[in-house]
Amino acid sequence: MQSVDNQLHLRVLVKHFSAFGPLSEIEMRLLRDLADDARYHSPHRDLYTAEALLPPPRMIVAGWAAQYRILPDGQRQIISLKMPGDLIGSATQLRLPSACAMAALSELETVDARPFIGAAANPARSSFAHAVCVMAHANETLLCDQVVRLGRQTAPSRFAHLMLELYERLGRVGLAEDHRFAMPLTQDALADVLGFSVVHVNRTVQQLRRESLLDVRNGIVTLLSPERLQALAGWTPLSGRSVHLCAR
Amino acid sequence: MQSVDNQLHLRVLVKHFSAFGPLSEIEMRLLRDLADDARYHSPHRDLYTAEALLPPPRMIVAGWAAQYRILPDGQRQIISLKMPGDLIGSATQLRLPSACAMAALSELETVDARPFIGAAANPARSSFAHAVCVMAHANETLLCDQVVRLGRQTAPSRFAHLMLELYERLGRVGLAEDHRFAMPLTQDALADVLGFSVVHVNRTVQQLRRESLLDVRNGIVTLLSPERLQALAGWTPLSGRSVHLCAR
DNA sequence: CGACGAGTTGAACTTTGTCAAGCTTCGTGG
DNA sequence: CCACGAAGCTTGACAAAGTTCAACTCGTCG
Repeated sequence: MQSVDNQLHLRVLVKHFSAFGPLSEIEMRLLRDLADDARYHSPHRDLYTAEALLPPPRMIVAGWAAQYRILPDGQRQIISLKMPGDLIGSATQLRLPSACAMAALSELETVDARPFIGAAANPARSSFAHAVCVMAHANETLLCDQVVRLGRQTAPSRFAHLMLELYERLGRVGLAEDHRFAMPLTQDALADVLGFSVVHVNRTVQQLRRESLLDVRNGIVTLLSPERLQALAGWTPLSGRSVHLCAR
Repeated sequence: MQSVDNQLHLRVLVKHFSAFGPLSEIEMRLLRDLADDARYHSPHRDLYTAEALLPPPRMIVAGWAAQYRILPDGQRQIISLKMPGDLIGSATQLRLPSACAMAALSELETVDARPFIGAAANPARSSFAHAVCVMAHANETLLCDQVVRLGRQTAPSRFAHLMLELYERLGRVGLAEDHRFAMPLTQDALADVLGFSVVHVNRTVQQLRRESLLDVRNGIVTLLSPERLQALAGWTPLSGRSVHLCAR
């Protein structure tokens, strides 16, 4: 069973990285090695807290996590969702304070990403170096999107926008197709991502369902009318703001 | 007159960077050279747009700018405010797509930051290398704060939180003290930062004034009761989440 | 069976946005 | 020197969006 999982993990990693350029034999081997020592985290468990320093980098190979903050009154705001292919923890050599906590939202598996970050410093591993820069930039872009959603979009647009983002991100690692994907989030977690109350998340889902825009059921999201969703959300695909193939 | 300004600019730069470690003679000279070719941007003018690639890095030496996005319906959301000491544009060698536009909010002066970014790559310029990492990280932390404000804070807390952030950031470059600072923003711009309507910004300011928490008048913000403001905002000073002095 | 977590619903309430008008300040041109 | 207009700030009345509270459903797992 362990070995079956490894195959899955490796496929995610390879799919993710080959988007940045062809992988050399050495790079492939490095990915294979990474996939071999996955660590398991159970749902609701913190990978690190907001008080500590950022831990060394790890990469998610299965499951979802959330970067979040707890306010003094106990409310939670999820800053960003992390999924397979995403890096968590410190991406530099410096040990900086973390400012946010990171929790597993589902069953989660991660691998040590230090070898990968290290290899990226080596000019011969150009795909990796490129990937690290692009991933950091994509990360920042996603944060901007989150700010725009929270600051200026109404409930239905906001929800639609997030679903389109998730579909695109998951698609890039082969975890979404045919306008469907698995989303292991409770409405409670969605509320904390979107800045809503749980009740309002529920009502928003109902509304979108009623209008045949999308369906969320048993942890499966189906985009029923991608075009109308995109119009509603004011969506620009990340590929439009092309993250890949940047001349240096 | 130009030379007087240069002195001012230089003071900002030096104050900013000496927080990261002692500056060598060479580093001082580099800063002095930077301060010498400031470029001027008039208010409301875009430094770059959301469609283009990120331009090479520049550093603000006077005035404020905003990283923002325009939605299809014409609304604007300001993602982050930039002020003296802040870098804008691409911080890496890669030319990545920008995803957001950048506009001057006031009279603005910037200097070419490429020499600085270049020097940071040189291990002998350790203060600079350190500064680049720390600044990137501070930037990300500020984005998280913005997400939390927009997602989970009510109008008065949100406003208070932003004012405390601005006070702290400006203080670090010597542009705020005695709980006062100059804020060259219209209520319109504030609305776009905070995700409010202009009217609501106005009402919120009134309310905070009425409760003797803070005063905004003629572009000067006065924190009348920092303690109560901090309680209201659920504020944790950045220095608490210490950005400085990180062991590697 | 019972308990628990997650989803759903209605009703009352609060917060925030919209619209429309009036105000102040300041610079410009007659 | 004054009239004018533009930009920014302020206010009230109303409408819309979102929250809270409390109850109820449903399926799962012990």
